[in-house]
Amino acid sequence: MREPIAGETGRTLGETVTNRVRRMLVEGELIPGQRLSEAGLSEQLGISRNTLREAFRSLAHEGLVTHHPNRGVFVTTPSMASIVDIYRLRRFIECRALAEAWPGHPGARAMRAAVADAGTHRETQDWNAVGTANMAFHAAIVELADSERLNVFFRRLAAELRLAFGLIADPEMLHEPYVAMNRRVLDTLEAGRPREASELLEHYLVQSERLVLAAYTRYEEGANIASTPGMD
Amino acid sequence: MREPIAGETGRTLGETVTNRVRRMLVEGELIPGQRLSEAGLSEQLGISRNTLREAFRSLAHEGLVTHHPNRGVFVTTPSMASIVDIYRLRRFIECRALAEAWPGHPGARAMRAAVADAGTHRETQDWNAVGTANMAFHAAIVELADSERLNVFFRRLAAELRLAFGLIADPEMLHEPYVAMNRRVLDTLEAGRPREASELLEHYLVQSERLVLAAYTRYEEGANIASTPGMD
DNA sequence: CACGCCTTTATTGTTCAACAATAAAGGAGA
DNA sequence: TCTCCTTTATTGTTGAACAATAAAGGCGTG
Repeated sequence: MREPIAGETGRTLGETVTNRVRRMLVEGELIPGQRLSEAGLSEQLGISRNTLREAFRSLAHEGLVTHHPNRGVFVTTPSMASIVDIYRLRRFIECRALAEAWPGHPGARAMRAAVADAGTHRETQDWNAVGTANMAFHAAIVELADSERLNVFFRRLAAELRLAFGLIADPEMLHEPYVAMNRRVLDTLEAGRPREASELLEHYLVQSERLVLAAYTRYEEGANIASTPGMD
Repeated sequence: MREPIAGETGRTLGETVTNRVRRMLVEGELIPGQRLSEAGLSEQLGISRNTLREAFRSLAHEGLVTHHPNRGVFVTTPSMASIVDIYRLRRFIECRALAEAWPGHPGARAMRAAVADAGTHRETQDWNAVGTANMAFHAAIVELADSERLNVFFRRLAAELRLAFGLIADPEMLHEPYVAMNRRVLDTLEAGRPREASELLEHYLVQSERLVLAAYTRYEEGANIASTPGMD
C-alpha cells in the first residue's frame, strides 16, 4: 500500500481524498478554471483513478468543481451571477436566523469563539485565517436556527464563496473590516436585541457583496474569464 | 454492451443510474432501511460495481441513502427529527419566498400548472401522481425567490420528504386535502395578496406536518424502527 | 447457561489494466 | 479560408483481483 495522504481524516480513502482536494480548492491551491486531470491528480495523490472519481462526484455535488462529460473536471469559475445568488441566500438565511435567535443558544457561544479567533489572527496579519474565522462566525449564526440541513447547506455555500474570494487580489481588504463588524453584531445580540443585530448584519452583507463584486469586476477586466477552456 | 437502462436520461451512465435509483427511492420501490447490495443491484441494473458506486455517492450526498463504511449503503430511514427539520425549513423557505413574490413571476405560472395537474390526477385517484404535482407546486413557490441554489436545495428536501411519505399507509389522506388548499394559496397570490397567501401556506404546512408526524407515529408502533439493520 | 474470544465468511474498499466512446486538435483538400 | 476527415489524448466503463473490515457463528471456560 502506498503512502497514505497525511493530515487529513476520513473514514474511507474516498472521503479522505475528498477532504484533501476540498481544502486545496478552498485555500486557493487550485485555480478556478483549471482542469483537474484524472491521471495526473490520481498519481500525484497516490490513489487510483476510480477513487479519485468518487471524490470528484462529491465535489461536483458541492459545486466546487464542474464536471463536463467526456471533457473532464474543472475548478468551478465563480460567475457574477453565482456571487449575487450566494449573497442573496446569505441575507435570506443569516438575517432571519439571527433575528429570531435566543442569546443563550450554543451557536452564540460559537460566534464569540469565532470573533476571538479572528481577532487573534488579525494581529499576526494572517488574513486567510481571519477569513476562515469570519466564515465560522457566519456558520455559527446559521446554527442559531437549529436546523442540521440548513447548517450543511450553508457550509457548502461558504466553501463556494471562498472560491470566489481566491480570485481577489487583496485578502486584507476582504476580511479585515468585518472583524470589528462581526463583534458589533455579536454585542448587539448579547445585549438582547436580536432584531437590531439582524439589521446590522444585513447592512454588512450588502456592503460585503458590493466589495466582492467590485473586486471581481476588476479581476474580470484583467483576465479573460469568458471561456472556461484554454486557460493554460 | 448490455441493454441500456430504459426510460431514464443522463449525459453519462453514472448519471443515468443515479436518476434511475433516485426514482426507485422516491416512488417507494425501495423501502427505507433496506440494504442496497453493490453486487446485487449492479447486476440487476446491468452495470459495473464502480459505476453504481458513483451513483451511491451522489444519492448519499442528497440524503436519500446512507453510507455506512464497510457495511454498505442503506435506504435512509427518516427519523421524526428529520421530518421536523424538513418542515421547519419548508416554512422558513416557502413562506418567505411567497410573501415577497410578484404575482407575474414565471414561478406563478408553474404553480398554476401544478394545481391543474393535481386536479386532473385527483379525478383518476392516482394519489402518487397527485403527490408529485403537489410537490411541483411547492417547488414553484420556491422558484419565486429567484435563486438557483435554493431551488436545488429544495428539490433535495422534497425528495427526502417523499421517502417519509412512502412509510405512510394511506396516500389519499396525505395528498387529497392539499389540492384544494394549494389552489386557495394560488388564488390569494393572484389576487395580489402575497402576504396573506404566505400566512395561509404556513397554516397548511403546520397542519401537514402534524398529519405526517401522526401517521409516522402509527407506523413506528407497527414496525420496530429502532434498529436499521436486521430488517430482512 | 452465560460470557468473552477466536475463526470464518460475506461484503465492501481499492487497485489495476484494458477497451470503448468522445471531444479537441491538427491536416488534407478544395 | 473553410470544411471534412483523421489522429490523439482523455474520459467512461468494465471485470477481475486482492485487501480490509464487520457481522456471524463456534468454542471453550467459568
